[in-house]
Amino acid sequence: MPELPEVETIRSLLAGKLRGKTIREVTARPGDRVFRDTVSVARLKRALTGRKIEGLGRRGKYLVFALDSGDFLVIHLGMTGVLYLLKPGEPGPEHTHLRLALDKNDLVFVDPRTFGRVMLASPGKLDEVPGLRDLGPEPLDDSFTAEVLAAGLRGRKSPVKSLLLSQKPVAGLGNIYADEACFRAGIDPLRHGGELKPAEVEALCASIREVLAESIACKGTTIRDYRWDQGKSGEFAARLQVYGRTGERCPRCGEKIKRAMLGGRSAHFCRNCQR
DNA sequence: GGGATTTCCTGTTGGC
DNA sequence: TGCCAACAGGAAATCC
Repeated sequence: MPELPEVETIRSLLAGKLRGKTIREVTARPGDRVFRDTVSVARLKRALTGRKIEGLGRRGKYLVFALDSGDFLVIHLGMTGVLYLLKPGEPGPEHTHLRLALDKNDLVFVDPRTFGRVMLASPGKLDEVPGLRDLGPEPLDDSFTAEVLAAGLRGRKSPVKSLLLSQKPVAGLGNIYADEACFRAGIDPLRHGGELKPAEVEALCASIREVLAESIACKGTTIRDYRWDQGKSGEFAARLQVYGRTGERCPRCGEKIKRAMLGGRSAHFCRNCQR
């Protein structure tokens, strides 16, 4: 499931291959769920056909394609979305929702569960795209500090992990890295966000940055669906300390890892190390 | 407005 | 072996 490290891995892999390429043809099915009501296929084709890709950026878990028209193509991979390049004419796999024929190959967006989405933003209006609008700070930017995180948690009664998943105090964390960051910071994910002490917020801020940077260096985490270059797996799965390790021993104290349900999601943590 | 819950979706897994 | 229910989860919608 692509979170910030997986999206960043895909971005850095594709950026060099896409920069300067022209979109010759757009193939998509009108009414496809990945477009929701945000953009019609007709408008997407008008906006993309003949345009040059000037760069591929990322905001949180969103991939942002900058076009020479000033427009932006925005893709969220959801849970099972993948982007990759095919040879021209090579058939796309099942669940291909968007295909961009470029100069020498085709970029395809494949997503079986259709939790992903494809959007379009006009010049200067990237911040108005649903999802990007209320997105918190980038965790790996210098501007993301303990003070900034504290401001996002202040007064909040939701569990700290739920707040992290909301993308508002900070962008880019999903279930895996929210669990891992809480573990590294020694914070019980069920505690109210607003009750964390300054030293705890500082530890959480540092843990978020650390776990994301480490995972990017490992090309992300592959549990099941996520793959990066030509089907390669992300190597961070071997370094997970609590996520998906219910009943196993805590690597720090030996206590059994617990699992709790939090708003319909599973949270993994050590009762002894996380308070 | 905040917080909790539900919904969307399909491939995989576990139980019977 | 085969069927079916449960489960996985990001983000938006809905309810209280």
